[in-house]
Amino acid sequence: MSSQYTFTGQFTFSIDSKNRINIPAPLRKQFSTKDKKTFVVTRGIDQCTWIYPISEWNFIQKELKQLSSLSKTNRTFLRNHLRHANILRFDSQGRFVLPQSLINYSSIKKDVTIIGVLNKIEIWNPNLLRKVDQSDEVDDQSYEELSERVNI
Amino acid sequence: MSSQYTFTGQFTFSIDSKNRINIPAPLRKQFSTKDKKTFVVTRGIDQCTWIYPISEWNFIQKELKQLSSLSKTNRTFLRNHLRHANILRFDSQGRFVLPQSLINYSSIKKDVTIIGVLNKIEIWNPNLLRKVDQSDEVDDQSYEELSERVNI
DNA sequence: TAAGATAAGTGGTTAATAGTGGGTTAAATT
DNA sequence: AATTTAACCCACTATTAACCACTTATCTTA
Repeated sequence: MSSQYTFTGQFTFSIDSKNRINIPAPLRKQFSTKDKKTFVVTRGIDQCTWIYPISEWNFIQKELKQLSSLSKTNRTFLRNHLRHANILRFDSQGRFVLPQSLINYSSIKKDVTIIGVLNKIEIWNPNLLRKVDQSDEVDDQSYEELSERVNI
Repeated sequence: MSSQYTFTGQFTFSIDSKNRINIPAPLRKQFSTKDKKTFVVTRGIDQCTWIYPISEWNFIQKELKQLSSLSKTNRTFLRNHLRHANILRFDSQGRFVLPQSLINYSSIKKDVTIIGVLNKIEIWNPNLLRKVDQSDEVDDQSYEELSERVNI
C-alpha cells in the first residue's frame, strides 16, 4: 500500500513570537478531510523536525510494532523518534505551535525552511540544511540494515 | 510500461516580467485531459529545468516511495530531489510562472530555449545550451555503453 | 494569392489568497 | 484564585493567480 501524500517543494517561512509555524498552503491543501488537520510532529533522524499526517503516522506505527525490542538499534530508534511525537492540529490560519523541545532539537531560531518529502514534511534551520547538503557523512551501518526491513 | 508523451522540437521564447514562460503550443497540445494541464518543474541533472507531465512524475514518485528514510543515502537523495520539485498548472494562455529558485539554478535571463526530450521538456539558457552542445560532442565511451542498452 | 479567420505569443490589471502579527477568550495547571 | 498556556478571532500587507486585451503569426478558403 502506498501513501496518498506526495509532498514536494521548498518554502522559507518564519516562526513567530508564539512559536507558531505556518504550513505552506500547497502542502496544507493536500491534507485529506479524514485526517482533519491532524498530524504528528516528532524528531527527524537528522537534526530537523518531521511532520506526518495522522493517517501516515498510524501506518508507520504499525510497521514499528513489528520491531523487536531485543535489538539495541531498534530500542534506540524507538526511544528517540517515538517519545518525542506530539499529535497536533493546525488552526484556522494553517498554523501550529512547535513544541519547545523540537525547537531546541532542530535549533530553530527565526527563519525555517520547510520541505516536502513525499509522505512527510521536514522543518529545518536553514543554515543546518545547507550544511547537511554539503557534508558526505558515512551512513550509520545499523540504520542501513534496518532500512531494508522498514519503510518510513 | 512506456510513456504516452513524445515531446520533440526546439523553441525560443522569452520569460516575462512576472517570470512567466509559455509552453510551446506543439508541446502543450500533447497534454492529455487526465493530466489537466498539471506538471512538475524541477532541477535537471544538467544546468536546466525539467518539466514532467504529472502522470510521468507519478511514475517517478512511485519509485521514490520505495526508499526508506532510515538510510541516510536515501534521505539525502529524496530531500534534494523532492524539494526542488514544484507541482504547477499552466494558465488559460498556456503559461506558468517559473519559481525563482529554478530561474537561478538554470541561469535564466530573458530568452529561453525550450526543447522536447521524449517524456520531458527542458528549459535552457540559450547560451548554456550552446556550450553544453559543444563540450558534449565526443564522449564516445559513454555512447558505446549506451548503445548496448538502448536501440535508437 | 489575397483576405479573413483562427490560433499563438505577449503584456498588463484586478481580485483572491497566503503569510504574518497581534489581541481576546477559554482552558488548564498549580 | 492566579498564572500560564492554548485555541480562536480579526486585521493588514504582499504576493499570486485568474482574467482581460492586444499584437503577431499561421492557417484556410475563396
